[in-house]
Amino acid sequence: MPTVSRFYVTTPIYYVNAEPHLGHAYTTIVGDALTRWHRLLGDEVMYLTGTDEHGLKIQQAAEEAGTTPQAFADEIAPKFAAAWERLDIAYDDFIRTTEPRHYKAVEEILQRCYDAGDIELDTFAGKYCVSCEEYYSDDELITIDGVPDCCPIHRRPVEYFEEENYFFRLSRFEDRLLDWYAQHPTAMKPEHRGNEALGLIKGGLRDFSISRTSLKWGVPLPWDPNHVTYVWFDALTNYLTAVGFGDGTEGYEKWWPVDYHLIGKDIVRQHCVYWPAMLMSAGIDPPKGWAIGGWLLVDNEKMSKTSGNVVNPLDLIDDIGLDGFRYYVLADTAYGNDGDFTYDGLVARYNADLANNLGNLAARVATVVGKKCGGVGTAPNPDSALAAVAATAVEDTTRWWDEVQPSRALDASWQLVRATNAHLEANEPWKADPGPEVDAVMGDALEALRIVAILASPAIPSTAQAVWERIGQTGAVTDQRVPADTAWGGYQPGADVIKGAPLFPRLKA
RNA sequence: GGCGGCGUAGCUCAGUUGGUCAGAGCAUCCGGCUCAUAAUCGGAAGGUCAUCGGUUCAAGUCCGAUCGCCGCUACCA
Repeated sequence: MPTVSRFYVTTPIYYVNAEPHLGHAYTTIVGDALTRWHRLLGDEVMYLTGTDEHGLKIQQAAEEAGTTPQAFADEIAPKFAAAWERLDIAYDDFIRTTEPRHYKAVEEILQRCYDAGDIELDTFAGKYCVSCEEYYSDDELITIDGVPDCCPIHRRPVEYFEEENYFFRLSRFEDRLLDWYAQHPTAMKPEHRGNEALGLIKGGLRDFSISRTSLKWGVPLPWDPNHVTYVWFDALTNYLTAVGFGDGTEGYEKWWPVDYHLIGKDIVRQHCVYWPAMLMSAGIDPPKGWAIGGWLLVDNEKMSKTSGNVVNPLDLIDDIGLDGFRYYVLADTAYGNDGDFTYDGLVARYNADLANNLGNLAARVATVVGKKCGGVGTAPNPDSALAAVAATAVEDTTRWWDEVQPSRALDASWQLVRATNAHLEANEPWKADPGPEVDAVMGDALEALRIVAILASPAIPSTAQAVWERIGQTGAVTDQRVPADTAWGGYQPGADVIKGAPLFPRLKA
């Protein structure tokens, strides 16, 4: 048993051809909450996000903008970092694929795979649109006025090209991948997403090309600088770069293998098939896990520029508050399935769980403590009926975070909120005269709020801290540990309990 | 076409290896309470568990068919 357990989580790195939107925010918030939870568990945490800045599209976008690819990327990348600051994302590193450290790591893994004999020169043949500077597969091409094989964008015939490319021999890894997954059946979560990935492998694997001579904006192959690698060996490798791979030491082994790659369902093939095969070739352990999410739809449609429904998460914060937004995204979507983002849903969830249940509970407790306990926090009853509810809440919350199911984890935590409201109704302390019985009931409520503050802090960090302070606890809620500090009876009485303004003002529908 | 998945109360969904599994939250209705952000608490109503047919002493839970919906089908980050 290691004395310190480590927990390393990544988001995909986001392509800088677009500004941050709700989809990026969704994955990043899930990762943030998950890693905050593990910090509560006492784990040493590494949470990585960043930007993917190479490739043809960036090269082209820069040309259109009359600038260099680097300058173009330099413009966009900070917008992601700034968005994550606004969303209170506690990332530990922000990697950009244009950084020198990343070039070293990409060169290192390429060289290892090349030395292993899994990268070979071959001929790539395909139909190529000169205007797009891209290859198309047959089913992407369209027929126009009887002329077959036309580019769907430029509506003109494509040309047949052959190009010398280096290929990664993915086809050699089918059995090894299946064996590995057979030995690690819970690596991909949720399970049904994992099954889909296994289906991809069983369907047969083809080699894929990893370099282009036409492309300039990327990392040159160490043994053949006329070729530039793209996408796979570039983007995926960031997960190694950030923990020190390629820096000449073996320091990356402190963090590797990564605990979870958080990914969207659209990039399962790359992350769950290509990536572990590349790592195997390079003599590196595959990831311990993948947490595969669905898409966050907007009004039940996929967000896209053309449908004009792109949601900027930062716009919502002004309306609903940072924690309200974070909570909605986490609580209202089953991770792994598509979620549906609607303003009505946001308001409904916010009012029900945050304003009515938690926020109102904090307010009523503060008021009664003010009237019946002199405004000073009292000790809970060690044998309170709420103690068992709290223990169950802690246990279930822990289990669901372990399954990377934030919505269920929060629901489990909220069981304690609901039970505490009911506990007050059952005892009606506002009707009783001040005394030991009222003190105990209010102590129970304060203690429940204390535990809830800890359990909810991964989702609503700033409000959790506010609750913590209002009920008279000192220090930071983030310094608490689960389960030691979520055991019943940890509330420190004797401090002033403050009502304050509503934590979550109720919203009009 | 191929492979895979889904279809459980108005809504969002839970339901391990078949035997209190017919549930939760929200919404609705009724009642209580008034400490609280017109919040809260209790109760009720509501589902032939897509359809049909099998296996079984027993099936949302297994098998087959049908209808409907969806994902993947590969060098795009």
